[in-house]
Amino acid sequence: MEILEELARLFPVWDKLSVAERESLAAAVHTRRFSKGENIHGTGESCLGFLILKSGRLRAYLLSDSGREVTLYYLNAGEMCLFSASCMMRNIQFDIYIDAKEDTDVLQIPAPAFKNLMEKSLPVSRYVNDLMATHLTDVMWLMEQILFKRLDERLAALLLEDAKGSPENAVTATHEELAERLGSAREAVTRMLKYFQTEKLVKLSRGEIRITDPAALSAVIAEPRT
Amino acid sequence: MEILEELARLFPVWDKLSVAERESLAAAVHTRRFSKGENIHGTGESCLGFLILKSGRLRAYLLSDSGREVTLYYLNAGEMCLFSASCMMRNIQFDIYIDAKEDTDVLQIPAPAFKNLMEKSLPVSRYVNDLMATHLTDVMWLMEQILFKRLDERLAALLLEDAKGSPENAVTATHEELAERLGSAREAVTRMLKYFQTEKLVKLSRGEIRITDPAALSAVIAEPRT
DNA sequence: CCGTTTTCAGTGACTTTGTCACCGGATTCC
DNA sequence: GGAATCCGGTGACAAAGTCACTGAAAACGG
Repeated sequence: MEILEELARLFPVWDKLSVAERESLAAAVHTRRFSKGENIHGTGESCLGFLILKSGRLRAYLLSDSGREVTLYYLNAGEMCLFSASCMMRNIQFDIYIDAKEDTDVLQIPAPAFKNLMEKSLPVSRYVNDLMATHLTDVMWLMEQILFKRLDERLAALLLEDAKGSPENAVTATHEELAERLGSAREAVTRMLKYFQTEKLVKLSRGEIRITDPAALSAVIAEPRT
Repeated sequence: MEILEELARLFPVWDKLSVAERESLAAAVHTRRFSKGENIHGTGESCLGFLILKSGRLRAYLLSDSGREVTLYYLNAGEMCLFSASCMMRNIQFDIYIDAKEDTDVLQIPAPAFKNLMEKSLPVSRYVNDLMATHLTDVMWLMEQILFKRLDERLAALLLEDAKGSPENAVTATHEELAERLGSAREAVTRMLKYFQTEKLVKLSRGEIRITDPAALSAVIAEPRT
């Protein structure tokens, strides 16, 4: 079976499961595809369960009453989506939204099957623990950034981080995407980028920011703009 | 043994442990007292392990480079302190600080013993999972508040919440404590309280805020100050 | 291909909140 | 009964969010 092979390859604790557990898991798992832009968690009451990304990209974010969005993290191929299964954990009581940033193929383990596994299998419980700790770390990091760092520092750090591995030293993103990842406002990012441009740190064009002076941009992080 | 009785009474999954697990836990656990104001986690490299509060009160907070503090949550008698054991979880990589707000007596399960238990016992792993989810929920809630709500709303909500159960409808706290719980600045809280006072919503005195018009204060939450 | 719609960036005016530098009065501690 | 510390208050300022609107660039739909 194709799907079992994928499960064995992608589910990190597969090799720690008993034969019976593997069988019940195999019986429950199935594949699913989400289209780019589709909301997969948050608005409806549907409880997808645990997702394993075969390909594509998901975005998890907070949404305010007034419609402001703050990105918490992205999930890429090979990663696990835990909070699509949050409905089965009574201690998780916040509203998180998850969209597909690209067309995304997943292995889906429905909530009942995953819940059962989580309650019966120590390796799975420990793995969920690891995931939870990782997400908590992500959120705490973002919180520290928002509370304690200035926008110029954070934006500079984000640009440098994102430009890594890009041949042109460029970041492909709209100001709005950057603002959401920074927990800031689009206009504030636009203005800060303009300022960076006047200082010859970056070159702006629609949908792209090219870093022209990485060293000076790094200096912004250490020594915020005067 | 006095201490074993306490452990059985206070440790939530005691009755789900095997005899061997109870014995190794009993051999490792001991009592400890922290004095009011003492820092118990964050600065040093000490790794206390898992703490069960017999009495007193702990405060967990973030600390910025410049010394600003933001309170994440309090722990009261009967509650568990997980992050004093964070050193043994490699996926937890943020700096959290914990102080004793009052003289506090705890049962301490040193990190090695607790780690072993967490890795071997499904009930313990599941319980740690619950704790982690609870803290994640706390942090997400705070983050939403900070990102999406105005200070007047948050302060009004905090005052009303804290005054619950007080006969005088009063909150005993300094402006600084309130500011830290709101992730805000002391001066901003002082000014907002002053404003509330001019609007006859509260009456201020040193270390205490008496709510004189709870209904109007509730209205601030629904309809932020004009 | 062209016109329409949507997305993206830019900007000014204003509000909210955080920061810095003080001050003075209350409380606590020798 | 002083000295030190804590707490609250305040003005001036800076950073960043909000609101309202603009025009240009891309995407879409016949």
